[in-house]
Amino acid sequence: MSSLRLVFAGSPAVAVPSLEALLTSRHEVVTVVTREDAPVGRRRVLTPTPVAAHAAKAGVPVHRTNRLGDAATAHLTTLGPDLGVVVAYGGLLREPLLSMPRLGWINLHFSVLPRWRGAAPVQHAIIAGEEETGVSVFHLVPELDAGPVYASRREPIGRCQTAGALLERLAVVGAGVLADVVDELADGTAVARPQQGEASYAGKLHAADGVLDWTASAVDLARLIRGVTPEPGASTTLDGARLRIAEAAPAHERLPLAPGEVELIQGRVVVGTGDGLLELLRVTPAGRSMMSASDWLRGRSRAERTVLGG
RNA sequence: CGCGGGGUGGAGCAGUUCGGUAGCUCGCCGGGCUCAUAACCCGGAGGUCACAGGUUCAAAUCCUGUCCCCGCAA
Repeated sequence: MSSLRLVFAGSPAVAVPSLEALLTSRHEVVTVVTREDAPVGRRRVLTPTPVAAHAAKAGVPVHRTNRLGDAATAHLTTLGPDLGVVVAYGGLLREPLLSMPRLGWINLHFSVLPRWRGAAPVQHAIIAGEEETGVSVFHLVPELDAGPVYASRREPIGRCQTAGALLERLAVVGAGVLADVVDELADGTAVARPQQGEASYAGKLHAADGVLDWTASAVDLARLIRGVTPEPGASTTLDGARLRIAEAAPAHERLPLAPGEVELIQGRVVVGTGDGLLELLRVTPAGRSMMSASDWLRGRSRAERTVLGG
């Protein structure tokens, strides 16, 4: 039952449950590394990362940097950590920092490796239509998300679950798995196995990835919308303005609608696609708050038929 | 002070340019029609027009300030 001195590196909200799990463990988090305060929102208020805020509240020293280079390495070395833990820090770790702690670094990744290595594993798993994904805790090596795995856990993907909701769940599940691995490393019982199977990659998603192509199938569109929600968000255009689609689902009805053409049937708002109909549930018109699709359509002039995209 | 849109009965909107009795599509309540209906017909309740001040005989509308919401960007 030995206790380890830990360095924790992380930035966004998904890393907070992991930090919290380590703070309440038998180990000591000697410092938290996070990205520098950044201007956020419309008013560009300089804001600490969620991890920084949580660490400060817990009274743990915080080291803010956007580059884990020589300066950061020198600082961390003086702390003499046994193990480094990374959860969504937002930057790459390189040598010599990688092998500075006695036990090296471990990382919590939100997929079952080697599936979906990279920045947006949860989003890509949903977009690909997979029915389950999970979390992995692995030993960091120079190659991206390629190190041997200590532990992983599978988690089903709900039929209507968005990337945001799934990530929130995986953050909690992963924190537990992560804490267990840290205990095992402390006890010397941890075993890491090389990744097996074909690797796939999940690159960071941009706003353009969420622009809907109404000639795609309704099933694929629904998956894409879930996968890019809430970030970067799904959108289409209408009368030159952007319309964000927050929630939608394939509809079973058959109706000869052109791709992007909107129709109201029995109180439900449906759009034609390349294959099947997509029912819109919640939308956010530019300049307006999120609203139900039927509210949105009700407020529109009924003179012209509504066609999305193009 | 990054750019832009918005705040009007319970919901979504029009009306603001050019001040002059509160409008539309729904919802809600009551009644009617129908084998039946998220269909149709009749009636009804419900609004400090975000807030504060100013101009005016008169302000949702014009002027000034404040608060809040959202899209883009970061």
